Formats: sequence, C-alpha cells, structure tokens
Amino acid sequence: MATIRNVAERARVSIGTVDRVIHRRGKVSKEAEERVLAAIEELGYRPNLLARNLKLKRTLTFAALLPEPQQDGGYWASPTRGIRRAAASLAGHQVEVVFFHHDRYREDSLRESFEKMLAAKPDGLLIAPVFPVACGELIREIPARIPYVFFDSDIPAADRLAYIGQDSCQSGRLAAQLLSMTAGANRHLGVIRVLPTDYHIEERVRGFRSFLAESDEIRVTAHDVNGSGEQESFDEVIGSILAREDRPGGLFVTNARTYRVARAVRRIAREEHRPLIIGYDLIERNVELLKAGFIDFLISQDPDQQGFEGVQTLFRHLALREEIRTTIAMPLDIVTRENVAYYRP
Amino acid sequence: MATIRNVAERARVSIGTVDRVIHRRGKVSKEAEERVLAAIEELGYRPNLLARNLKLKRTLTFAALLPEPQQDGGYWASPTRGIRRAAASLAGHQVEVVFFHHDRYREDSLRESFEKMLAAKPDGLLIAPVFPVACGELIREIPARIPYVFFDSDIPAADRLAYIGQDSCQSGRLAAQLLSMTAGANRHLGVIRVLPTDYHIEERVRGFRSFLAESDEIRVTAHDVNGSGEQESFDEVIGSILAREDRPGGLFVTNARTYRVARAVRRIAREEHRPLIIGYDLIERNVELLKAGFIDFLISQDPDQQGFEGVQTLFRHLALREEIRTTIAMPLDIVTRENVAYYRP
DNA sequence: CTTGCAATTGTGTACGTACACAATATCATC
DNA sequence: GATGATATTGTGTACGTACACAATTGCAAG
Repeated sequence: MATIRNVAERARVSIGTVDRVIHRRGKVSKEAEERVLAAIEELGYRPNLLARNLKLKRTLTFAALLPEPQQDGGYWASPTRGIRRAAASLAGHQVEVVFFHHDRYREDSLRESFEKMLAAKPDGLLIAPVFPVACGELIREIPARIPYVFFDSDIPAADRLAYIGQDSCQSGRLAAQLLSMTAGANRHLGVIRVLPTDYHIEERVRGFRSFLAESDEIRVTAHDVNGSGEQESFDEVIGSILAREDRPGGLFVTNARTYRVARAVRRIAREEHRPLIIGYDLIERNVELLKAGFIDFLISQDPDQQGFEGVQTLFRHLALREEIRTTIAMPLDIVTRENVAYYRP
Repeated sequence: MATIRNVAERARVSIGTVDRVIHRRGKVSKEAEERVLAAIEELGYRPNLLARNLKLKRTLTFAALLPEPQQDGGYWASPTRGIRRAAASLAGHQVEVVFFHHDRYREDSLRESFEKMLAAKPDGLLIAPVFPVACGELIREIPARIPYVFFDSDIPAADRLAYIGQDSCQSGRLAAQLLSMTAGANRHLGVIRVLPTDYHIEERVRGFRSFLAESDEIRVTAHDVNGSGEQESFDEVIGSILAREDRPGGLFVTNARTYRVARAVRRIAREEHRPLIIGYDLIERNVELLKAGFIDFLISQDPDQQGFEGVQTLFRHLALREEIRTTIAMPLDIVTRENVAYYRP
C-alpha cells in the first residue's frame, strides 16, 4: 500500500508538498502539483485512515434534530436507533452524536431545539424537517461551514449536503399496484387520508391516483379522518365506508396510523368480508396487526437505515472528504406477515 | 481516553512495563504487574486500535471464493460488486480483497480455486458454498487461525465465523402468500422446479407448500423443467400446464430462471389470461420482463449487500476485534415493476 | 552583485502503540 | 567488596499522517 512518502519520492518533492496538495492548502507550484497528482494516480495512493485519525486525534460531533422517539407511534425511535448504530460503528473514528428532540406537533419546540443545537457548535447536522416552512427559515441561521443532511423529508431548495429518504409519490403507486392486484373482482378502492395532512401524505395519494388513472376500470373514493382524535372517529368513518352498497375491496391508509383503521375494520367487518388494508411504517402496533392478519401490507422505507446513512454521509464528507450524492433514496420495502421478521422497525 | 502513558505514570513504571503486562510477555515483577493492572482498571484503559494497527502495519487480505460473475444470468456479479464496494470503503484501513472465481457447475473447478485461495495465505475467507458437500470437506483444510464467512448458502455444521444470506424456506412462504392473495378466484397454483435442483430450491418449495398447507382450499401442482436446456423445453412444459382443464392462477418459479418461464408464457398464453408469475433474483433478463409486465414479483435477497456485509464482518472481527453474530439474515425484498428502481441488482 | 521579500519547499515533532535493545537492579558467589 | 549472571525496567525508533516552522528558491529593485 502506497504511503505519502512513496508519492513524494515518485513526484520528486517532499512529503510536505504532497500533504499540501492533498489538503488543497495552496502554496504549491503548478508543476509540483501536477507531478504529485500524477504520482497519486499512478500509485493508487489512498491516505491511511489509521494514521490520519491518530494524528488528528479529532472528535467529530454531529447533532441530530428530530421528533421525540415515542411520537407517531414510536416511529422516530427507528432513525434514532440507526443514528446510534452509526455512531457506535464510527466510535473508533472519534465520532460522537448529540440528539436534539422536539415535539413533532409544536413549532416553537422545534425552534427551541434548533437554537440549542446550534449553540452546541457541532461539526455537522442531521435534520428531519417535519415543519418544512419553519425549517426553511431556520436553516438560514446555519453557518456556511457546517454541512447538514436532511432525512425523512426534504426541502429541495435548501443548500443541504444530501437528502436521504423516501419517494412518497412512488410509494403511492406501489400501494395502488398491490391493491389492484389483490382486490380481485372488486374494482373499487378506498383511500383513508389521515389529518392533519402533510407533504408525504399528499404525495402518496397523488402517486396512488396516478397509477390507477392508467388503468381504466378501477374507481377510487377518498375519505378523511382526524388522526389525533379518538378511536371512535375511525370507527365511524370505517363504519360508513363498509356500510356502502359498493364497499371497496381494499383500503390505502396514507400514514402510520394504519393500525387504527385496521382496528376499526376488525371491530366492524366480518373476517371473511374485510377489505384488504395497506399502510405505512413498521411501528409496533402496525406490526402486531400485520402479524395477526388484520393488515395485509406495510410499506417501509427503513427509517433506521435513513438515520444510519445520514451519519455515514456526514462522516464521509467531513472525515474522508468524499463526494456526496445529493439524494439517496431508500428502497420501498413491501412488508407482509411472512417477511416482517427480516425488517428492522 | 487514557493512553498507555497515563497508565504507566499512575503505576509509577515505564510504558515498556505496561506493554509487557498488557501482552503477558513476562519479565515483570509481581508488584509492578499488580500496580499496572490496578491502573488499567482505574483509568478504564483500552488500547487505541488505530495506533495498534498502525504500528503493526498489518494489511488484511481477504479472499473471496464464488462462481464466475456472469454465471446464473449474471447473478454472481452482484455479490462481486458488493465485495468490491466494501473493499473500496475499507481501503483506508489497509484491507484488500482477492477474488477466486470458479465454474458453478464443475466441482473440480471449485477444488482448484480453493487450493489457489489457501496458497495465497489470506487473513480471512468469504465463501459461497454452492457445492455443500465438497465445500464441507474442503473447509477442513483451512488453518484454524483463518476465520471464514459463508454467504448465499450455509453449512451450519461448519465452524464458520458467520453466515450471511437468505432464509430460503421463508421466502417460499412469502411467495405462497403473495400468489394466494393475488390469484383471485383461481384456487390452483403451480410450482416450476428448475433442475438441477439444489438446497435453495428444495427449501423454497418446502416453504411454499408449508404456507399453503395451512390454508385448506388451495391446490398445488409441481412441474420439473431442465434449467440448462433450450427454451423449447420450457415452452413445452408451460404449454402443457396452460392446456390443462384447471390451469393455475399463479406460477412460482424456484430460481433465477424465471425469465424463461415468463417468455414461454408470453409466447403461449393470451395476455388477459396469463397466470401470475413470481420468481427470484434481480438479474437483467428478469428485471426486463418485470418492467415489461410479464413477471409480477421477484424476490430478492440483496446479493450485493451479502458480499458487502461479508467483508465488513471479517473486518470487524479481525481489525476491530468485535463480537460477531453467527447468522445475518438479509431481508426478503419483494420487488415489483413499481419499486424495482430502488433495488440494486 | 547584494538585498529584500514573497513564493515555494523541506524538516521536525507528535499522535499511541509494539518491540528491540540498552540500562539498571538484585543477588549469589568468591 | 568485586564479579558475573539474571531478573527487571527504561528508552528509542518506527508505523503514516498533519501541521507548524525552518529553509531554500526565484526574482525584481537597488
């Protein structure tokens, strides 16, 4: 394995010059720089990370800003775990992560956590921008030298290092495909839109409709239900859907509250006549009902992995100075009773 | 973080003595040793692996033993890529991987590559044991100090460091679930067993049957076809299946040759009456037919990731001295036309 | 041909560890 | 007490890198 010294010898300069070229610290003549770059290329030189990190003895501190882990049915525990996992695997590289959680439904809580996060002077940020508008403002306060990565949701206009997450529209298409294949003779599907709506929910619905628009024969009806309300409100909406003459053969639930729809269906519909149910996210209550056979499909976007990749991305950028792709899409995992055991929540 | 020097100061000895205690190299008085051990304990000293490995200047060489990349429709290119990817990402840690490919259908070719591999004196092995019996014999030749990891297939009796791969039986169950959900009113499913059969194929069929055994009403018929034969032999078998009075509503193809079944079906069946087709592996020809709508589902086990994880596992064991889980199951990815873009082949 | 100054290049040290080798302590023997 | 042998302990160097600082070069002005 070539060392900086080998490069220096081949380029007929000292290791100091090679070092300056590698770190773009200037003060190098054009000829020397060219020879060094050529030598690096020819020898396939890669800096020895052991030696580099040993010398730097640097501790990189990343800050993660996301909702409280237990919110949204424990959904946010997943990226939290992924971030922890990444931090542990990079511990040998002196990487540390500090968490700043906030209330997912209170904007002032986000602002407060955001300020605290900046006050901690981290080397990189990992942000789940659940309030797109507020976040869009706040990120202007981030000093230019601090790179930040979005996960879960995106703000494309922002000067982010990367976005890691889902393709909501495509996941809606996928749901439509699965339901139209499994609904059998029944050519009517229902969409349960859980309020308050957000970007993901709208995109999912859009994708769902766009897929079905291509097939002529399937009809879609949409139904709104208040997500933060009591179970009764779900029972009511589901009850009215199931009471229709043309009851749908499948229901598409647009977010993680799928378990509430499934519970309502379980209570109201006779087992052999229940509609298929497809929803989102491997939160505990959804998985339970999937295993029990009351939910048929869950679409997951490996939120654990999103957190993991986020930390890795910051690390690769800051410690390894790698080029970073700006969008990293997670697979659209289709999870059923039979493969649920192989997916991380 | 405490260093060996801190320990030496606290124990009132030189770092040389501490070093001798740590490595149990003797030549240390009882009193000194006691003081050193106490100091290590009190300071919570852990050797810095960066510095250790830097000093030892150890280059880890891993050897990968697997079939030629282009075999099985290019299937083996995937783990090859994953292994390369891991090697690249660990290049800074002085990790190198050497490939030893063999002919997937010739046992003597395996033996030959195996000997070459051992002759290269690698620090760790990554093996796809496609000939379980022959492999079971050959691994006895591996010196005890060289750890090895299996991927793709397993030999549980072997003293492997880890197995990374698929749960074939469960994937069969998953296929059965998907087909029974999508086959609609038709309560008859077909299994296409591609010869020569192997462990995976048998397990997949077993899982498929075990799922359907739990439901009373679905009937299964199995059909054998020679995988290495001409397309005509496929056409013939499929033709006879489709000519039956009770033609199946779905076909389960037990390995990567799914594209051949799909082609036969395309040629013979009228589009609106074709059975659903579910098969395995994101090889090029399968993906093409999935996108074109002639295959409905492909089950994938991220073979790229299997290779990647294999290298990472060896690295973590040898360089970081981590504890290793002995079985690492890949997710059973369900791939359709609508989410295929998000999966690596 | 100096001198002064900027541009460029080279050198030394430290990071924490492993190990060879030098240095010192201990102790029996004469 | 001197000698030598052995047990114990301390020191120096190297691993490959980053960076501060020293040294050298080039070049225009005097």
